[in-house]
Amino acid sequence: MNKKQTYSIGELAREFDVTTRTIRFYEDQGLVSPARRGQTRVYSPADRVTLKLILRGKRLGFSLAESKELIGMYQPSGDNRHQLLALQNKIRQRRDQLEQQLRDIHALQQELDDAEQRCVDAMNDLEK
Amino acid sequence: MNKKQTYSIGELAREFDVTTRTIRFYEDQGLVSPARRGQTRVYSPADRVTLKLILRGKRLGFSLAESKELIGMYQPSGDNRHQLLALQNKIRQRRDQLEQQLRDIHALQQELDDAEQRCVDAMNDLEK
DNA sequence: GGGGAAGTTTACGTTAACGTAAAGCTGTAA
DNA sequence: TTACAGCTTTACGTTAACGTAAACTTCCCC
Repeated sequence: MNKKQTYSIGELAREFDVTTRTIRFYEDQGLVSPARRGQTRVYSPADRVTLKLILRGKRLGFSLAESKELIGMYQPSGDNRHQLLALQNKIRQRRDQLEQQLRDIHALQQELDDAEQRCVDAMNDLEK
Repeated sequence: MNKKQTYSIGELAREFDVTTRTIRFYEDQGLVSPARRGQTRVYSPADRVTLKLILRGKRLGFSLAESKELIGMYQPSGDNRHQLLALQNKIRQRRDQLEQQLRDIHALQQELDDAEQRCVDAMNDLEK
Protein backbone atom coordinates (compact mmCIF):
# COMPACT_ATOMS: atom_id res chain seq x y z
CA MET A 1 0.00 0.00 0.00
CA ASN A 2 2.91 2.32 -0.69
CA LYS A 3 2.35 5.34 -2.93
CA LYS A 4 5.21 4.92 -5.33
CA GLN A 5 3.57 7.37 -7.66
CA THR A 6 5.80 8.84 -10.37
CA TYR A 7 5.18 10.94 -13.46
CA SER A 8 6.62 11.22 -16.94
CA ILE A 9 7.48 14.60 -18.37
CA GLY A 10 4.60 14.32 -20.78
CA GLU A 11 2.08 13.64 -18.03
CA LEU A 12 3.12 16.70 -16.09
CA ALA A 13 3.17 18.81 -19.23
CA ARG A 14 -0.40 17.81 -19.96
CA GLU A 15 -1.55 18.30 -16.39
CA PHE A 16 -0.12 21.80 -16.09
CA ASP A 17 -0.69 22.79 -19.70
CA VAL A 18 2.90 23.60 -20.52
CA THR A 19 5.30 22.06 -23.05
CA THR A 20 7.94 19.51 -22.18
CA ARG A 21 10.45 22.06 -23.37
CA THR A 22 9.32 24.33 -20.58
CA ILE A 23 9.79 21.65 -17.93
CA ARG A 24 13.25 20.80 -19.21
CA PHE A 25 14.07 24.48 -19.21
CA TYR A 26 13.15 24.71 -15.53
CA GLU A 27 15.52 21.86 -14.90
CA ASP A 28 18.27 23.72 -16.77
CA GLN A 29 17.67 26.65 -14.48
CA GLY A 30 18.01 24.41 -11.45
CA LEU A 31 14.39 24.59 -10.33
CA VAL A 32 13.71 20.85 -10.47
CA SER A 33 15.99 17.82 -10.56
CA PRO A 34 13.99 14.73 -11.43
CA ALA A 35 15.42 11.25 -11.08
CA ARG A 36 16.42 9.26 -14.14
CA ARG A 37 15.66 5.78 -15.32
CA GLY A 38 18.32 5.42 -17.96
CA GLN A 39 18.01 8.59 -19.99
CA THR A 40 14.42 9.18 -19.14
CA ARG A 41 13.31 11.66 -16.50
CA VAL A 42 11.16 10.35 -13.67
CA TYR A 43 9.29 12.89 -11.59
CA SER A 44 8.27 12.38 -7.97
CA PRO A 45 5.23 13.91 -6.25
CA ALA A 46 7.63 16.40 -4.69
CA ASP A 47 8.83 17.42 -8.16
CA ARG A 48 5.23 17.87 -9.14
CA VAL A 49 4.62 20.20 -6.22
CA THR A 50 7.69 22.19 -7.18
CA LEU A 51 6.30 22.63 -10.67
CA LYS A 52 3.03 23.78 -9.20
CA LEU A 53 4.84 26.39 -7.13
CA ILE A 54 6.77 27.65 -10.13
CA LEU A 55 3.61 28.10 -12.16
CA ARG A 56 1.83 29.83 -9.32
CA GLY A 57 4.82 32.13 -9.05
CA LYS A 58 4.45 32.90 -12.73
CA ARG A 59 0.81 33.80 -12.30
CA LEU A 60 1.87 36.20 -9.56
CA GLY A 61 4.41 37.85 -11.84
CA PHE A 62 7.53 36.36 -10.26
CA SER A 63 10.54 35.56 -12.36
CA LEU A 64 11.93 32.05 -12.33
CA ALA A 65 14.85 33.24 -10.23
CA GLU A 66 12.42 34.68 -7.71
CA SER A 67 10.35 31.53 -7.64
CA LYS A 68 13.52 29.58 -7.06
CA GLU A 69 14.23 31.76 -4.04
CA LEU A 70 10.72 31.31 -2.75
CA ILE A 71 10.87 27.56 -3.11
CA GLY A 72 14.21 27.54 -1.34
CA MET A 73 12.50 29.20 1.62
CA TYR A 74 10.51 26.12 2.39
CA GLN A 75 13.55 24.07 3.33
CA PRO A 76 15.72 26.30 5.51
CA SER A 77 18.96 24.47 4.95
CA GLY A 78 20.49 27.43 6.69
CA ASP A 79 21.81 25.85 9.85
CA ASN A 80 23.07 29.09 11.32
CA ARG A 81 21.49 32.21 12.71
CA HIS A 82 22.67 34.48 9.89
CA GLN A 83 20.94 32.40 7.24
CA LEU A 84 17.74 32.42 9.22
CA LEU A 85 17.77 36.18 9.62
CA ALA A 86 18.35 36.68 5.90
CA LEU A 87 15.51 34.31 5.25
CA GLN A 88 13.15 36.26 7.48
CA ASN A 89 14.02 39.45 5.67
CA LYS A 90 13.18 37.93 2.32
CA ILE A 91 9.92 36.66 3.65
CA ARG A 92 9.06 40.11 4.90
CA GLN A 93 9.85 41.61 1.50
CA ARG A 94 7.62 39.08 -0.21
CA ARG A 95 4.82 39.86 2.14
CA ASP A 96 5.06 43.57 1.41
CA GLN A 97 5.02 42.86 -2.28
CA LEU A 98 1.96 40.68 -1.89
CA GLU A 99 0.16 43.38 0.08
CA GLN A 100 0.83 45.80 -2.77
CA GLN A 101 -0.54 43.30 -5.24
CA LEU A 102 -3.65 42.89 -3.15
CA ARG A 103 -4.21 46.65 -3.13
CA ASP A 104 -3.66 46.73 -6.88
CA ILE A 105 -6.10 43.92 -7.44
CA HIS A 106 -8.83 45.45 -5.33
CA ALA A 107 -8.45 48.77 -7.12
CA LEU A 108 -8.60 47.04 -10.47
CA GLN A 109 -11.65 45.01 -9.48
CA GLN A 110 -13.41 48.20 -8.49
CA GLU A 111 -12.63 49.72 -11.84
CA LEU A 112 -13.80 46.66 -13.69
CA ASP A 113 -17.07 46.85 -11.78
CA ASP A 114 -17.49 50.44 -12.92
CA ALA A 115 -16.52 49.64 -16.49
CA GLU A 116 -18.98 46.78 -16.63
CA GLN A 117 -21.73 48.95 -15.24
CA ARG A 118 -21.07 51.56 -17.89
CA CYS A 119 -21.23 48.76 -20.42
CA VAL A 120 -24.62 47.64 -19.19
CA ASP A 121 -25.92 51.20 -19.12
CA ALA A 122 -24.73 51.81 -22.65
CA MET A 123 -26.46 48.67 -23.85
CA ASN A 124 -29.67 49.64 -22.12
CA ASP A 125 -29.52 52.96 -23.88
CA LEU A 126 -29.27 51.15 -27.18
CA GLU A 127 -32.39 49.18 -26.33
CA LYS A 128 -34.51 52.31 -26.42
CA MET B 1 -8.01 79.12 -10.49
CA ASN B 2 -7.72 76.66 -13.35
CA LYS B 3 -5.58 73.60 -12.85
CA LYS B 4 -3.41 73.80 -15.91
CA GLN B 5 -1.06 71.31 -14.37
CA THR B 6 1.37 69.66 -16.74
CA TYR B 7 4.44 67.46 -16.29
CA SER B 8 7.76 67.01 -18.01
CA ILE B 9 9.01 63.56 -18.84
CA GLY B 10 11.68 63.88 -16.18
CA GLU B 11 9.18 64.75 -13.47
CA LEU B 12 7.07 61.72 -14.22
CA ALA B 13 10.12 59.48 -14.43
CA ARG B 14 11.19 60.62 -10.97
CA GLU B 15 7.73 60.30 -9.50
CA PHE B 16 7.20 56.75 -10.76
CA ASP B 17 10.79 55.68 -10.45
CA VAL B 18 11.27 54.68 -14.06
CA THR B 19 13.63 56.01 -16.73
CA THR B 20 12.63 58.50 -19.40
CA ARG B 21 13.49 55.79 -21.89
CA THR B 22 10.74 53.68 -20.41
CA ILE B 23 8.16 56.41 -20.78
CA ARG B 24 9.16 57.08 -24.37
CA PHE B 25 8.95 53.37 -25.02
CA TYR B 26 5.39 53.31 -23.77
CA GLU B 27 4.64 56.09 -26.22
CA ASP B 28 6.19 54.05 -29.02
CA GLN B 29 3.86 51.23 -28.10
CA GLY B 30 0.90 53.55 -28.26
CA LEU B 31 0.09 53.59 -24.55
CA VAL B 32 0.42 57.34 -24.05
CA SER B 33 0.42 60.24 -26.50
CA PRO B 34 1.56 63.38 -24.72
CA ALA B 35 1.17 66.80 -26.27
CA ARG B 36 4.19 68.63 -27.65
CA ARG B 37 5.52 72.09 -27.16
CA GLY B 38 7.92 72.22 -30.06
CA GLN B 39 9.88 69.02 -29.76
CA THR B 40 9.33 68.63 -26.07
CA ARG B 41 6.74 66.27 -24.62
CA VAL B 42 4.15 67.80 -22.31
CA TYR B 43 2.17 65.41 -20.14
CA SER B 44 -1.32 66.08 -18.84
CA PRO B 45 -2.80 64.76 -15.59
CA ALA B 46 -4.64 62.21 -17.74
CA ASP B 47 -1.34 61.03 -19.18
CA ARG B 48 -0.05 60.70 -15.66
CA VAL B 49 -2.99 58.50 -14.69
CA THR B 50 -2.36 56.35 -17.74
CA LEU B 51 1.21 55.84 -16.64
CA LYS B 52 0.01 54.88 -13.20
CA LEU B 53 -2.31 52.29 -14.70
CA ILE B 54 0.46 50.84 -16.82
CA LEU B 55 2.74 50.43 -13.84
CA ARG B 56 0.03 48.89 -11.74
CA GLY B 57 -0.61 46.49 -14.58
CA LYS B 58 3.05 45.59 -14.53
CA ARG B 59 2.94 44.85 -10.81
CA LEU B 60 0.04 42.53 -11.51
CA GLY B 61 1.99 40.69 -14.17
CA PHE B 62 0.20 42.11 -17.19
CA SER B 63 2.06 42.72 -20.42
CA LEU B 64 2.04 46.17 -21.95
CA ALA B 65 -0.35 44.94 -24.61
CA GLU B 66 -2.70 43.68 -21.93
CA SER B 67 -2.48 46.93 -20.00
CA LYS B 68 -3.27 48.77 -23.19
CA GLU B 69 -6.41 46.67 -23.54
CA LEU B 70 -7.35 47.29 -19.94
CA ILE B 71 -6.90 51.01 -20.28
CA GLY B 72 -8.93 50.95 -23.45
CA MET B 73 -11.80 49.49 -21.42
CA TYR B 74 -12.27 52.67 -19.51
CA GLN B 75 -13.38 54.61 -22.55
CA PRO B 76 -15.82 52.38 -24.41
CA SER B 77 -15.43 54.03 -27.78
CA GLY B 78 -17.38 51.07 -29.02
CA ASP B 79 -20.56 52.71 -30.14
CA ASN B 80 -22.29 49.53 -31.16
CA ARG B 81 -23.67 46.54 -29.35
CA HIS B 82 -21.07 44.09 -30.64
CA GLN B 83 -18.21 46.13 -29.25
CA LEU B 84 -19.89 46.32 -25.87
CA LEU B 85 -20.44 42.60 -25.68
CA ALA B 86 -16.82 41.90 -26.55
CA LEU B 87 -15.84 44.38 -23.89
CA GLN B 88 -17.90 42.64 -21.24
CA ASN B 89 -16.27 39.34 -22.11
CA LYS B 90 -12.83 40.77 -21.65
CA ILE B 91 -13.81 42.24 -18.34
CA ARG B 92 -15.10 38.89 -17.21
CA GLN B 93 -11.84 37.22 -18.22
CA ARG B 94 -9.87 39.79 -16.29
CA ARG B 95 -11.97 39.23 -13.25
CA ASP B 96 -11.42 35.48 -13.39
CA GLN B 97 -7.71 36.04 -13.71
CA LEU B 98 -7.75 38.35 -10.71
CA GLU B 99 -9.66 35.81 -8.63
CA GLN B 100 -7.01 33.25 -9.45
CA GLN B 101 -4.32 35.69 -8.40
CA LEU B 102 -6.11 36.30 -5.15
CA ARG B 103 -6.24 32.59 -4.43
CA ASP B 104 -2.56 32.32 -5.28
CA ILE B 105 -1.68 35.19 -3.01
CA HIS B 106 -3.61 33.86 -0.07
CA ALA B 107 -2.00 30.45 -0.46
CA LEU B 108 1.42 32.02 -0.67
CA GLN B 109 0.79 34.20 2.37
CA GLN B 110 -0.18 31.15 4.34
CA GLU B 111 3.02 29.42 3.33
CA LEU B 112 5.10 32.45 4.21
CA ASP B 113 3.49 32.46 7.64
CA ASP B 114 4.49 28.84 8.10
CA ALA B 115 7.99 29.41 6.80
CA GLU B 116 8.48 32.36 9.12
CA GLN B 117 7.25 30.35 12.07
CA ARG B 118 9.71 27.59 11.28
CA CYS B 119 12.37 30.28 11.11
CA VAL B 120 11.49 31.58 14.55
CA ASP B 121 11.37 28.08 15.98
CA ALA B 122 14.75 27.24 14.53
CA MET B 123 16.23 30.38 16.03
CA ASN B 124 14.76 29.62 19.42
CA ASP B 125 16.33 26.21 19.25
CA LEU B 126 19.69 27.86 18.64
CA GLU B 127 19.21 29.99 21.74
CA LYS B 128 19.35 26.94 23.98
C1' DG C 1 29.70 82.84 -24.50
C1' DG C 2 30.74 78.68 -22.35
C1' DG C 3 29.03 75.25 -19.68
C1' DG C 4 25.58 72.31 -17.53
C1' DA C 5 20.98 70.20 -17.13
C1' DA C 6 17.24 68.42 -19.47
C1' DG C 7 15.18 67.51 -23.52
C1' DT C 8 15.28 65.10 -28.44
C1' DT C 9 16.03 61.13 -32.24
C1' DT C 10 18.23 57.00 -33.98
C1' DA C 11 19.86 52.66 -33.39
C1' DC C 12 22.17 48.66 -31.75
C1' DG C 13 22.48 45.57 -27.37
C1' DT C 14 20.57 42.68 -23.65
C1' DT C 15 17.88 39.43 -20.63
C1' DA C 16 14.23 36.17 -19.60
C1' DA C 17 11.58 32.51 -20.95
C1' DC C 18 10.80 29.79 -23.72
C1' DG C 19 9.81 28.12 -29.31
C1' DT C 20 11.28 25.39 -32.93
C1' DA C 21 13.86 22.35 -35.59
C1' DA C 22 17.03 18.48 -36.30
C1' DA C 23 18.62 14.06 -35.34
C1' DG C 24 18.59 10.15 -32.70
C1' DC C 25 17.18 6.23 -29.10
C1' DT C 26 13.33 3.01 -27.29
C1' DG C 27 9.32 0.30 -26.31
C1' DT C 28 5.26 -1.75 -28.23
C1' DA C 29 1.21 -2.70 -31.05
C1' DA C 30 -0.13 -4.33 -35.67
C1' DT D 1 9.63 -5.57 -38.66
C1' DT D 2 8.09 -1.55 -39.25
C1' DA D 3 5.89 2.30 -37.73
C1' DC D 4 4.84 5.62 -34.46
C1' DA D 5 4.43 7.72 -29.94
C1' DG D 6 7.22 9.43 -26.54
C1' DC D 7 11.47 10.23 -24.77
C1' DT D 8 16.35 12.37 -25.35
C1' DT D 9 20.19 16.13 -26.51
C1' DT D 10 21.96 20.10 -29.00
C1' DA D 11 21.49 24.41 -30.73
C1' DC D 12 19.85 28.37 -33.05
C1' DG D 13 15.61 31.67 -33.16
C1' DT D 14 12.17 34.81 -31.06
C1' DT D 15 9.55 38.26 -28.28
C1' DA D 16 8.91 41.71 -24.70
C1' DA D 17 10.64 45.42 -22.34
C1' DC D 18 13.55 48.06 -21.92
C1' DG D 19 19.26 49.56 -21.46
C1' DT D 20 22.86 52.08 -23.37
C1' DA D 21 25.34 54.96 -26.31
C1' DA D 22 25.95 58.64 -29.70
C1' DA D 23 25.04 62.88 -31.55
C1' DC D 24 22.18 66.86 -31.46
C1' DT D 25 19.13 71.10 -29.79
C1' DT D 26 17.56 74.38 -26.12
C1' DC D 27 17.32 76.86 -22.17
C1' DC D 28 19.34 79.04 -18.30
C1' DC D 29 22.97 80.83 -15.35
C1' DC D 30 27.26 83.23 -14.16
